[in-house]
Amino acid sequence: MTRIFIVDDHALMRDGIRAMVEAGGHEVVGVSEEPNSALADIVRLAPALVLLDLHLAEGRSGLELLTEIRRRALPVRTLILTMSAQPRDVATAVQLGAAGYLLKNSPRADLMNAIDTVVAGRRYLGPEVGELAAQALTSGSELDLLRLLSPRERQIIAMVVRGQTSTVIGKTLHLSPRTVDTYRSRVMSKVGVSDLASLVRFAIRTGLIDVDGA
Amino acid sequence: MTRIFIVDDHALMRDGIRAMVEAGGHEVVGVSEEPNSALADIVRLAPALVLLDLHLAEGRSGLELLTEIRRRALPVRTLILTMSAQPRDVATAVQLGAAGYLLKNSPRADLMNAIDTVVAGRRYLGPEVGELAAQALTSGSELDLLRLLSPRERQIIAMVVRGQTSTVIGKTLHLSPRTVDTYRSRVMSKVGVSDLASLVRFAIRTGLIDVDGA
DNA sequence: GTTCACACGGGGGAAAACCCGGTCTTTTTG
DNA sequence: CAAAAAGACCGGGTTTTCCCCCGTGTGAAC
Repeated sequence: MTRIFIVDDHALMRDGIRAMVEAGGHEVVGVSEEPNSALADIVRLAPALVLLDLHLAEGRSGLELLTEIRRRALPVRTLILTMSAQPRDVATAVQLGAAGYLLKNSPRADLMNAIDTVVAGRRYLGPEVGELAAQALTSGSELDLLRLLSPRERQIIAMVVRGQTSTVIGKTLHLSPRTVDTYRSRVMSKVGVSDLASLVRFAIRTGLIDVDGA
Repeated sequence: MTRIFIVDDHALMRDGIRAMVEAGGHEVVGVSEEPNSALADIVRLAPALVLLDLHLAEGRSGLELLTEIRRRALPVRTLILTMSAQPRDVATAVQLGAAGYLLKNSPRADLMNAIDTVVAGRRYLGPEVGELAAQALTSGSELDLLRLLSPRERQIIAMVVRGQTSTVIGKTLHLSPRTVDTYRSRVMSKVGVSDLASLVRFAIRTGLIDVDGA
């Protein structure tokens, strides 16, 4: 009988998960659809386990909640339950202290298994997730490269690969266009590309932006 | 009391939807997680309504099932229930005869509303979906834009978005760099972008190249 | 047979990217 | 503490992109 808190922005999915874990003999002490109120509820209700979707509404990421949980060292285990099959998400979540990672299209038995394993203090990665983690390690060079950039560099390069010119970026950031140029050049040298097109593809691969520019 | 068939590759989501529609007084006559067996079941069970997710496992698309249903003129209504907020998906689904389109993060009441509306023979588009449909109409299909380019334009632009400069492209194609410039400009104007970064993202979205540059 | 549309090839010039260099400050480290 | 490393910021000069213009050939429309 585990006290569980669910964070997911899909009402139907919340119902499905709730039905599953209650049928499995656990107690759902609360649900939330966005990270802000979720954090307060988790502190107040003190669940033993949080089931967390990574991609929440309005660009809010479950990773923020994960970061807060870790920063405050809350005595709660976290199990990521998401559709995302991005190696980058797996890597980031695990590094932020997630105890488990399961895809939403997993069979019912896997979820119960994952809950038991995680609550018992061990780590649980879904069958397909191991492969994703492996990818994150092999192509991990790229994710490390992204982490190797300073926040300022990531911020500016995100604007660059969305198509903004140095002049425009400089204006919104109160910088000389030349400074923006320098950031672009240095980042390209850091990540090992030598043209804008390759930089855009790098940004998409690592999740800095997506193909729609968001 | 409507006979409903559910096609969704997420076990948890199937449970959630099933609980919802049964609580709403309908009957779930069957579920399926992939289009192939689903079609046979739908013919056999003759539901009045199919709830269909577009993005199924293994690259199988709910659009294939939708196509089959339409081709055979099966006496069943279809309601798309998906996470996809892509204008292209909305447009394609509606053109393939979907009677309704609802996002999975819609409130419970909307789902019941959509079911009633669709079964009554009318069309139902979720609140956010209307906006998506409008986008699909105004921006048109990006794939059409790609087809609108001449072979030569596609060839050259594929090299451009891989990061090659006009000089290099001109050398391999025995053209003046200026001519390559002209192709780049003309294509950008045709597809409606005004910078290289956006052109690269367009090329990736339409499949001209992939994120790895291949 | 002329007009119209369009793929194709190119030029000139303004703008941007790109590569070299630098100063100043903060953080890390021996 | 002092040295070193890393980050934020900027300028000059070259290359490339980007946007306006131009003409040719081809094929379909009237």
